[in-house]
Amino acid sequence: MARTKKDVVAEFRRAEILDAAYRVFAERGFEQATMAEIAAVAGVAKGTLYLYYPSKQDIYDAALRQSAVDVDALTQAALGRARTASEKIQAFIETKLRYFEEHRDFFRMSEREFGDRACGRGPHAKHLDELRLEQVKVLDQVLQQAVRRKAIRPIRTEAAASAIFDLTRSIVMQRLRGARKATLDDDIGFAFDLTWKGIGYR
Amino acid sequence: MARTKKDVVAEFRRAEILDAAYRVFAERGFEQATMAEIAAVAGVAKGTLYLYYPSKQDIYDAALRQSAVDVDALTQAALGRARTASEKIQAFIETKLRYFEEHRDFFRMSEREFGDRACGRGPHAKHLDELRLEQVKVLDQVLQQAVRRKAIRPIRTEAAASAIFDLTRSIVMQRLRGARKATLDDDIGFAFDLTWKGIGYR
Amino acid sequence: MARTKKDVVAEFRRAEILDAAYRVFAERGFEQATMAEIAAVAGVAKGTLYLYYPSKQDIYDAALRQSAVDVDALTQAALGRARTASEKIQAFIETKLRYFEEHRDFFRMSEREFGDRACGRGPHAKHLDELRLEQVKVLDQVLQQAVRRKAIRPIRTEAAASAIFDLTRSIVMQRLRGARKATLDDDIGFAFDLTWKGIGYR
Amino acid sequence: MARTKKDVVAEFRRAEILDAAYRVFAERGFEQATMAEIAAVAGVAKGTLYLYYPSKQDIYDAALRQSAVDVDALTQAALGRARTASEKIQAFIETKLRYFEEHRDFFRMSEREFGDRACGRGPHAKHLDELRLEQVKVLDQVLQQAVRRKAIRPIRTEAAASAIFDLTRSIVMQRLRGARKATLDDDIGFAFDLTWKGIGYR
DNA sequence: AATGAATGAGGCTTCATTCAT
DNA sequence: GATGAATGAAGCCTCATTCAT
Repeated sequence: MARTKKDVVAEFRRAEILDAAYRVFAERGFEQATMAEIAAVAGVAKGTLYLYYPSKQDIYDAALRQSAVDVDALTQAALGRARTASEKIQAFIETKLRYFEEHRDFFRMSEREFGDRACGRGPHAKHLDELRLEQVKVLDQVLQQAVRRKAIRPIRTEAAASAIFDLTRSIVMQRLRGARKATLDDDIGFAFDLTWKGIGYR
Repeated sequence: MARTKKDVVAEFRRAEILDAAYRVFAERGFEQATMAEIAAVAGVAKGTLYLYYPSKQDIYDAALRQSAVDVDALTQAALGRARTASEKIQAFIETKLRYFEEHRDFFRMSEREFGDRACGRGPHAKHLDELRLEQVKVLDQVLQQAVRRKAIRPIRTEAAASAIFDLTRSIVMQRLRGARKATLDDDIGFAFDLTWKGIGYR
Repeated sequence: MARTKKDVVAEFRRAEILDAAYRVFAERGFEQATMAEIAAVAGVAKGTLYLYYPSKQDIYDAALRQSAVDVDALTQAALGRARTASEKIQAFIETKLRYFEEHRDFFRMSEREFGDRACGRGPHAKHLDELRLEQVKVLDQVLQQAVRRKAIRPIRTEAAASAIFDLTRSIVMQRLRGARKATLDDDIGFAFDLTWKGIGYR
Repeated sequence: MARTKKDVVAEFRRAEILDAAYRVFAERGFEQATMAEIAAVAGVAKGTLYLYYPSKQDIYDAALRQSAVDVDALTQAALGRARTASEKIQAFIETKLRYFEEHRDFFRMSEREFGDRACGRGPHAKHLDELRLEQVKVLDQVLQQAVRRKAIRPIRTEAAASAIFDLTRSIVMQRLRGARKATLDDDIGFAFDLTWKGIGYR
């Protein structure tokens, strides 16, 4: 169809802009990022950005949400394929580590955002928070079931789910920092091992 | 001495300003915070801020560093008092949870900063990073010694130290969010238990 | 002829655009009106406007002039049909009141324009001014003749012509405002009566 | 008092800015006027404008209202001093003509505004409208009383009040245009004569 | 001929910093 | 030492106009 062609171009532009926005927001943060730079990176004029998104904030939100939804979907899928609790936890850790290894800009953006929102106040991106909650909740359910089946100790599952979530973030951040020399697989194994066994003997 | 009196007043002003800055930066983040608001909260005129600090960035850095140094000193002291590895780890967790319970503004500021710096690039506050490293290093040494003494399993101690550090952050953040209904002592116990034993049986 | 057909279509488009422009300019004023809105109201694409008029300013001028010419022609015709001075003055008032009753958008546009041009400086629409002068001049001639024929008092005719012109505007504006509950005929009668007899006894 | 000095300077600045704003708004109209130009004319930096007024719109409103209030006060005072109806009407016309002779910029601004608001829609300056109503109302009361006392014919007083108001505007505008060679006193006389006696004999 | 995506100049506003008092 | 009025650079966003399709 004639329509389709235009739509394709338009979608392409939207994606280009979003991609540029990722990079700039990840590099500079929301406030320091300028529409001028995003436009330059996207290879379009400033005004063009506004043909695709109504405001800087909206680009930011869209950029953030896009990957948040992606990673969430991947995680859910991976958990679905895993059978036992330990497999599921491993799948969770692995999925996120692999995803962020490929999408560093998104990780940087969301870390900033978590920081910015520092405990829930930030003005933007409720969705990020919701998606975090979503992920924690999924993990929580995995843990609850595992407790019922005596696969793991009877612990405060929601708190533990958060801990696993943040441990994963912690490892990604160290990898991004370059502080981690281990292979990705080693880090996955390490994170799971630590989670599952703790650090103490027995 | 005449000098001393002035110095005392000057120090007092610096502290007042820093205290105001904390609150404002924690509430708004670096970019959204304005010198006008800091001055208002501090009860001085805008120009006065520049008599004590050369720039907004410097106030920010000073505010950040002050507490980072405080919490570091407290942590080191607490670790010094503890004897066994498990006591030391517990002391680490407890010190930080208690400190941040009292200094929420500092926690917010540093979370933002970690996010902002997203993996080491930020322009500000190298010191925060150094202090983080310092804390992780101290923990690392505790763990290394514990491994040598067979108090804990032979694990990658530095990675584990980071994990403990971030687990602690994770819990503080949830407490700030109000998502945590447990008492502070319960959370300390939970964090240590999780760290020490992991979530698996045995 | 093949040509004629195209011309007809083209003329039709021009008229459609002008009509849309009226409404938008009257509603929003020159600066607040956007080419986008005019295009939308006209039911064409933005680019199309530029096929028929070289610029926003030109559309504005054309819109303004169109009706100005119309009203002028109507006025002249009406004055031509009237015989005595009092009939002519009445015809003048009546023609304009009736015309603007039907073409409120034009009245609004020209009021804005008179205001904008505030005393002759505005960058647009010299023509409006010329047409105003034209109308005042015609009235002036009516009054001059009437003075010569002793139909009216010997007064400064040009100033009186302006006064009659503006009294008419004044009444139209009040009608548009809805402040006037009188019928159109009453208002015509009132305006003429006031002009002719003044407010004093005798 | 120490305070007074600053206050005086501040008031002076406000007045300077308002004065510059008058000129620029009168010259260009609201939309075409730029803060940059107002600042330049006022001899201050752009940012300084915002120390005295919160926005462009507010400067505009303040400029408009200031003189509107002035002229209203003058008019009321003049009417108060006059005794008979004819004196009052003459006083009304004279006050406004004299005021606007001195404050051409205000007249231009308000003409634009009347135009812009074209029949009550404009987004700004309700006050101008209210002040117009106020003036018309005062005149209306003068006329009503005159009718009761048989000083003038029994006419629709409110409509006549509007007519006098607009006749005055009409003459001011012609004077500003330079189209009027008569002296101010002649114009005052002319306007009153026309109002009082109309143009017809007897 | 018609379209509408793309452009980029230009406007309002904010705010860190300076400096005369 | 303290003040806060003044500055002006810089950012977001709008919209008239162009031009490839």
